[in-house]
Amino acid sequence: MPAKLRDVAQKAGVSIKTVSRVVNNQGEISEATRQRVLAAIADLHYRPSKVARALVTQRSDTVGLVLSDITNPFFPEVARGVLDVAESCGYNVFLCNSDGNLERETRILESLVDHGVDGVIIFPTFELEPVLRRLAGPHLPIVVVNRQYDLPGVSTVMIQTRRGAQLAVEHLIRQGHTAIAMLAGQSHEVPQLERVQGYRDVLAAHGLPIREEWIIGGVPVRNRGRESALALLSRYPEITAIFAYNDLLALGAIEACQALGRRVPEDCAIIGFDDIPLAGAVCPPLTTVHVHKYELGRLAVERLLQMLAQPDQTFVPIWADVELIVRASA
Amino acid sequence: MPAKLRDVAQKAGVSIKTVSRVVNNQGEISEATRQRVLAAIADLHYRPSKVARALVTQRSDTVGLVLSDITNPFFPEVARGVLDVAESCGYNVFLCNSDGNLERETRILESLVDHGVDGVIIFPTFELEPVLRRLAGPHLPIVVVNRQYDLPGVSTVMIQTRRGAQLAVEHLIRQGHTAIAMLAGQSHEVPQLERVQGYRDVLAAHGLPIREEWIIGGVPVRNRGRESALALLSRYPEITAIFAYNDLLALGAIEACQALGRRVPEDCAIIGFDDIPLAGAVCPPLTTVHVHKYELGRLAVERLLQMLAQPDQTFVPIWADVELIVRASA
DNA sequence: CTGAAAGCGCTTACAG
DNA sequence: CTGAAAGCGCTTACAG
Repeated sequence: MPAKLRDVAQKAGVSIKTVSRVVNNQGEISEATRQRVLAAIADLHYRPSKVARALVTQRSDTVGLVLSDITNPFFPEVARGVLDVAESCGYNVFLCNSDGNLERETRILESLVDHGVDGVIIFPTFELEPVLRRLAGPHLPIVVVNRQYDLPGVSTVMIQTRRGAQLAVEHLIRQGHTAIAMLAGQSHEVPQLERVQGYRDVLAAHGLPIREEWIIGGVPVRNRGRESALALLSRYPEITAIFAYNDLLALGAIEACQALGRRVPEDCAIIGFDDIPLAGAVCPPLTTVHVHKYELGRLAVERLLQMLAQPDQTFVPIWADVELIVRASA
Repeated sequence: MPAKLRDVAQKAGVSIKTVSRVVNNQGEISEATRQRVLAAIADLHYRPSKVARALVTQRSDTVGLVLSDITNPFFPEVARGVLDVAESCGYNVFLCNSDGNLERETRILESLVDHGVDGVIIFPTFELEPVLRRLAGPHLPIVVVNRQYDLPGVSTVMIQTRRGAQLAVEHLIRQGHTAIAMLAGQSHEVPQLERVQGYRDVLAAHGLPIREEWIIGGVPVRNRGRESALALLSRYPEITAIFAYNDLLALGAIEACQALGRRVPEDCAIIGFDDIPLAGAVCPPLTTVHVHKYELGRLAVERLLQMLAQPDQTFVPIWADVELIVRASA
């Protein structure tokens, strides 16, 4: 049975309030009684209960991290970033997988507030405005990644997606490519649209025609990338480069080239997005747009912590950096 | 300001105890007042505070998951397994990275009990006996993965490591190899020793000599695998197969072969352990011992939940299955 | 079938 | 510099 404040107080011969004061080192306390209390705490291995404290202070020193799937190679590093700084600031974090399912996102968010988290970081996959409007606020700051909501209590961290897409396509053009297709991914959410827009921007800027048949959507998984690239390359053999929505699609495209006997990058250059751990390990190693994932996680918690410290302030979006990594595939 | 029990009681015109009863549906309640209470709950969007409840019941509906590093490709799937079943049973989980550091493991465990978790699952990297002896017990069940402690309140889930090693080496021998080296990994903890032991077992069983110079240790990372394999293969060109402690080392060994102009598997077969996502994606795709990671996570929480349900019972270790996946490298 | 009281382990004003 | 009282939002015996 763990020791409580009362046990410590009794042992030290003081009131519980005095013990509380030395634990939270607040208020003036005579050095003598302080030492006495400290000794009692050590003797009893006393550790204050965060749940009792949370009930009165309304601060639990916990935050929630909601992402679609920790198994998606994009997320472990992000999670590491948030966990590291959260821990160093005395917070513990609940990890939750939403599977990009609005109903689950909502349920998770509610369970998180039931548990009294101080704030949450979420990578949303859907339109969260109603939920955020209901849940977020001065009592529950929420930082949303890659989507902007102008709502009280919500702040955002954005990835420079469009710029990443531009870097990728510019690289291709610099290599002399003019027939560049895009594996565009699936949803019509901002991050997806931004990549396609970056692609269009750059083609237009270089006076290259935009061929809608060369922009092909689909679930961003490897097999789908393979199929899409196969279809594209068979139908339009003049294509010499492919920019993919993410690395998984790009990997599929490499397989498609191999199946068609097209060398990468000589016959068809391929470029991905995200720079997941796999990207550098396949052959040919993938040229891709690197997202600083650890940094992204770090930025997100830091922002959350700021919101916690200054509940009434509003914050401008943070933009997380992006970088082209040239390896062998393009 | 969220609604409390008292608000609901007031609105429904009953005592808080009655509301509590319908919330936890315990005790007999007349259907009429039940409906009235339910209506008030819905009106007010009432959600019971888990922290208040935790203070009295000593159950927080949270558990801790402590692993060395979520960024290690072995862990995301494990985490997914525990998160999925935990969530389906109404638990939220704290994720913590220990970095295989005893001091951090201890600190994390303590912070977890401060937060009032109902139990924890830990992948230890060190000798945890003193800590477990102090912390674990009927009040705090702990399931330990891959290490056995015969302590009250601790239960274990083991991976069939030795069997996995045996499967790997037997496969090699079946392919006609007799000169088989081992990249043995680093620590001298059980999981490492078991792999080496499996390797020795099989060689001995087939009357093959065990050459200690062919068993070479080192941090289980890719670069180190490359270096070790390079050294091994240069010094002992008669080696025709390498069994690696884990996939990362195996990947490094493949690189070494490429550097030496040895074809894999023709000139040197290579086999790994774990079957991380990378394993199937490199070339040549890695033959390896698959650990059912999601399943492992699932088994661990299920065991924890059992311990929670039956605090005084003792449980025998669970053995998580392992399977040889033959791809191209061996 | 329903309620009043006590208490979970702390902190927050308020006194002295 | 130190303490007694009230209360955070619930549940647990105990009555009726």
